[in-house]
Amino acid sequence: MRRMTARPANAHQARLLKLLRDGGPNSRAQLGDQIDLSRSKLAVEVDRLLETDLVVADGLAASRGGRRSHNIRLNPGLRFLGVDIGATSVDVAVTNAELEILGHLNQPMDVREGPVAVFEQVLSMAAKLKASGLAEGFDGAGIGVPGPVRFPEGVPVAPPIMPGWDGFPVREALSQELGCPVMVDNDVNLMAMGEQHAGVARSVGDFLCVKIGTGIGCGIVAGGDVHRGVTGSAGDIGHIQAVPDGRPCACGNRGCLEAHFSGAALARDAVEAAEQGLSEELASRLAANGTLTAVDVAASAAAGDATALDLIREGGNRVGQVIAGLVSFFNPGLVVIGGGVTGLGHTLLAAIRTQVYRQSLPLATGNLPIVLGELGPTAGVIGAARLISDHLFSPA
Amino acid sequence: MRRMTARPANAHQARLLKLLRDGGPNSRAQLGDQIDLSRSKLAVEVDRLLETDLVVADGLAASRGGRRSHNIRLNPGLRFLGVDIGATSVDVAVTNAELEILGHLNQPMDVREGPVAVFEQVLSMAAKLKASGLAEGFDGAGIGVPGPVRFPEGVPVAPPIMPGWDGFPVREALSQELGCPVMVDNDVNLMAMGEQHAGVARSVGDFLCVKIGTGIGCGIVAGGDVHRGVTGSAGDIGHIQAVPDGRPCACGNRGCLEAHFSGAALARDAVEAAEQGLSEELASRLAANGTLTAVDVAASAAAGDATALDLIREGGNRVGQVIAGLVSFFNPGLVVIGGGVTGLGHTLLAAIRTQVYRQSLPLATGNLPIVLGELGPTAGVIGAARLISDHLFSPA
DNA sequence: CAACTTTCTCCACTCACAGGACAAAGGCGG
DNA sequence: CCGCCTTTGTCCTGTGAGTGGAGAAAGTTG
Repeated sequence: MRRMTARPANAHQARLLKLLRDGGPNSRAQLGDQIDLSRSKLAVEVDRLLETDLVVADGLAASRGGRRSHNIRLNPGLRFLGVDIGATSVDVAVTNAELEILGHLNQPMDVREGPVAVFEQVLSMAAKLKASGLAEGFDGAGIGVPGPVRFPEGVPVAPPIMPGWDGFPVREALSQELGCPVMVDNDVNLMAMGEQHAGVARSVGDFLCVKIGTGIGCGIVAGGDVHRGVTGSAGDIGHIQAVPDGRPCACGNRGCLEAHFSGAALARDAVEAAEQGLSEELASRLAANGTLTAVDVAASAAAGDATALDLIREGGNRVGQVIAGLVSFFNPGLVVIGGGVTGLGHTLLAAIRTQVYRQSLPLATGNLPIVLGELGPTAGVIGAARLISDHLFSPA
Repeated sequence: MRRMTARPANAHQARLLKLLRDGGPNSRAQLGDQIDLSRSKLAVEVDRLLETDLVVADGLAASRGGRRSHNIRLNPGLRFLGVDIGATSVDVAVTNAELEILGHLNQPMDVREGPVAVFEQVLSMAAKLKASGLAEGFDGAGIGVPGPVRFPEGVPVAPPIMPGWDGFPVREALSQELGCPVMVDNDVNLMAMGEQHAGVARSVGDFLCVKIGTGIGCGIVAGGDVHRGVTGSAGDIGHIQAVPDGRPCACGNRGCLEAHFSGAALARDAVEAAEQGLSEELASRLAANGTLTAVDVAASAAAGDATALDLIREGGNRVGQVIAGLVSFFNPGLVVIGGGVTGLGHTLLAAIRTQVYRQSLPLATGNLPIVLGELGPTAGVIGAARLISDHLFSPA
């Protein structure tokens, strides 16, 4: 199936496409207010965009006291695929060109089964979304993986929790299968881009986005752009030492943040606490399910269980200590907390805030909001769609 | 005295000025090789620059097998002033437009005496350099201060070690006195810019520059640009917690990196060790001078004193632990160690490397050089000159 | 001295863009 | 319903940026 493949011919057209994507203006006059071009030049570029299949004009807007304006909008038929591969589950969503989610699927999955099995699942989920009439094909796809990525090539490198993925040509393989351009990034970076595009980080140029799920990572946005580092491993804060001579970590060191607090560590600690008889609430849940997860801890805490609350607080303190260091170093304008453990809610947030506000210098924390992500499980797929749309809406 | 005040009229001219400044090309043909412009357009812009007082043509170069080229160069009469205010001393240097140091003065000083007294000293040093015939006046000045700066306005904010400087209009005051444009920045950022321009960090886009002097700070360069953070306090790593429940720090917390290792902390620990009879070498130096500094520790270590070596190693381990965390977070392509303690040399460097290479993940450290700064005490003033020249060589 | 290089200059042509005139299309008061 | 105002969009011309080629200037080499 033939999809649209046009790209903006110059920076003006790219700018216009992004203005249209990010809401707001939808007529030539309104576009003119937001871009530094004369009306005549603007008209030329809009006309050229209308000749492509990226932009369409449909009908007239209501009058605002004068001649009615033409509605200019991105082609409503454009479809982006956003894929967010986690350690234990995968999200796939279809968006339109404005990055609004038209359909969203989540399925459990084990990333350790390797790229071939995972892609089979992703493609079947994408096919299901297509079959439900949401898309006839995709104009682009963004995909996030839970590990470092060599960004220009779209290839995971040395991913600790993804055996079998090292060097796998994700971008090329998926591009072949889907028949459209694909961009690959770290899942945490995509979460940051999602919150930047449509969440709490709108209009913030420098912020950190800490994702606490099975592991811990941190998206870094500096001057509006994601900082990926020289080998794509920037933001990999899970193995910063949080406790000297602390718990052994899978990476071989001791006391890593991830070994002391993360979805996995929290579940482990909860089981220990239950087995030691510290909490009836946790013990009964353990007996019922045979295992415990972060969700159980959150539910127990919500039910007032002191042990669960302690676990969350202690974990929050650990993360907070590390974040305090990062805040001193990076001096962000906002810290977003997201990922699977956001269910732990304000108990966790309070512990983190306490540590950061106590340990970092007033100049860095004075005006620093620390908030939960707004988009929850959709942040990743929105960020993925944003990634590919940024790519396609840039001059070729 | 009237000085040159022309500025490039467009981005092409700015680009040409920076090419000329950073060495390499010195004829129209060579400039054409490095800039994406047609020969004719290039000639136009060069001619316009020659009409200003920024660029001059003097004589012909030797032939390379054809017509001889005209020598095009920045006006050799341009003079920049670079000022690096430390906690206990101040550096002032004069450079030409290529940022080569023509004259350099260093004097002891106490930043706590406040901006008025310090500026008096800086101005007299500048006058001394002028009097020695190095400059008739200055076309611009860059100045570094040991604390956070609100960069656009050139005003220090909430500087912990600089009482009396908070909100002092450094940029405006100095601009008045010198009669030329002035830019102000944190001293560590200038050191980073110095090493980037003329030191070990040439051609590295993402690196960290850790300055260990009286205090500890870190210059952050991301994508070739200095990252200053939203309030100008980025890189303020001296108050990251390095030791849980460690030594009390002037900031009110405990265990701050700066409280455990810095020029000041090292001197304090050396005195303690000497008084406890742990080292004859240090004790005799203490008896001789009545006090000890980092220089004494360095000399003792060089003489093979085990206690001095231990102090350096332990300090290096502390710094190394913190840097390891920053490396995981930021994933730089290079780490530069500079500042007053570089005299501690390879003992310090070895301790830092050990910690970083052990604690950070292989992907981040695999190809990561950790080196001493190349420029020593001139890094700051070169960075300062670079700062103002970047400013003046940009379109107004 | 002829042939070839390299450097620089000049000129004609194209295209980007601004800005004003003007047309189109509506609202509103009389 | 009519004139007058506002808003939106189109057309046209002038200006300046920029390219590319022709060729002049100034060398080297055989």
